[in-house]
Amino acid sequence: MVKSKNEAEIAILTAAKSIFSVKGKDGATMQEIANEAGINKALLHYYFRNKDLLFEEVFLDAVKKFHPILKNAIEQEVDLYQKIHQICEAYITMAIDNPFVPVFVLSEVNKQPELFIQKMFGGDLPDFPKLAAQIKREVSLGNIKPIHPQQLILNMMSMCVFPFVFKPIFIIGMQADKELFNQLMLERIKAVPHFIIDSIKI
Amino acid sequence: MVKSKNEAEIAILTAAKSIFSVKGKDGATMQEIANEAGINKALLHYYFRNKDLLFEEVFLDAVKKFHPILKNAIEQEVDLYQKIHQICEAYITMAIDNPFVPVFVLSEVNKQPELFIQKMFGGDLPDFPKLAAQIKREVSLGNIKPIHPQQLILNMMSMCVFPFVFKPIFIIGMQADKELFNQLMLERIKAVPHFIIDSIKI
DNA sequence: ATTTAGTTTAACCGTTTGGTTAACAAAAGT
DNA sequence: ACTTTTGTTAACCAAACGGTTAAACTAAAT
Repeated sequence: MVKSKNEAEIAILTAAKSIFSVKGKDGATMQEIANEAGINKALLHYYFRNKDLLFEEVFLDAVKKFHPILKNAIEQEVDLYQKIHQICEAYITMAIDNPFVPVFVLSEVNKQPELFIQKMFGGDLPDFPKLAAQIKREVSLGNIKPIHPQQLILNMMSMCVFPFVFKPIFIIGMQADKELFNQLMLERIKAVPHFIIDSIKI
Repeated sequence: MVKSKNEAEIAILTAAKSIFSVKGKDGATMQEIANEAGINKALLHYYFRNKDLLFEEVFLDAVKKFHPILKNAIEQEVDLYQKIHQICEAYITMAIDNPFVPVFVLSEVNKQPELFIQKMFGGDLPDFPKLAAQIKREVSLGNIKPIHPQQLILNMMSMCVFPFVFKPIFIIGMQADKELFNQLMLERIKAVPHFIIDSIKI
């Protein structure tokens, strides 16, 4: 069964993405990925020299896509309310389109934080301190209620990302199904910013 | 070097907890745990027959402690605002005292959701639907702003738990340190309920 | 037609890993 | 005193795993 150019490589990346995302880097095996991709295990090593490189490829492929979007949303020079809308939309939309990324990132980042963040952002993290400064300014101008900027940022990030790692528990605990979950996530693109702004507006 | 009764067992559990929590079930090795515990690898299998059982023991030990507290906080028959305070306090306090549990649970639950939740709650999940009903009632009575109960619950859970899995990214991204992080978490016991109530109160 | 370069596979290899065995030491029970 | 139970270890084993090799197949280039 000869595949046309690149077909095997794509099959590998797809399989690896799907398996790494549920089993993690350590839980997945090369054999398993090869099976899922419908190719021989040696071909994995032909295209991607070893497990680490395959993992990095899959991971960076997933992460680098939305990194500029998030960075842009966080650093843009706009009104705070508008910025909250943009950040939430960026994060939630990203997570809807790549639901495995959050659980992926949060599982691995807790194993080797510095190394992982280095690979993920390459010293180019979104400028959270700048966002914190903007919030602080709005508070001192009396435009929003007093709140610690870092708490507000944590709240926002939490509400955007957490549901996607919490999904299995939520579905079982709420006796919901995937369709309802997806619908709720779509609603959250608007609902989360409104919830935040309702809380901080004077 | 003979240890007094139970000493080895405790050393094993402590070591396993610490290693499982950062490396996950698959990333950790029995040898590693034995070394950390300062005992022979065979002794692991003497006390805990195999890796799965050791993991389960460690995990249940961590989880079962606070399960009744959470369940109680969620199902208690009190005023909604009071209940929000209780739930947030229960979750955040638990996470402060056992910071490894959230990352632990969320990493593993996404691998085998049903099985894991079964082991975790044993068919005795907190009654989230009941909480949802209470929220719905308050909305229809006009006591709080209109909001989908499930969204409110997601928001609350997110803000309580997420910071603990997000910690490494937050510390690096915010140029913070562990002390600041811990202080922020203590503040959140009160800050999160206030943030929520500010958002939903009329 | 033959070479050449790229692709794919089966079989193999060395290590690591989870787990076992058998022997030994200490305590407890008689 | 001695037997049994419990705790502990070093050495070992089989399986799984990541990775390699060498050969076969394909298709385009010469």
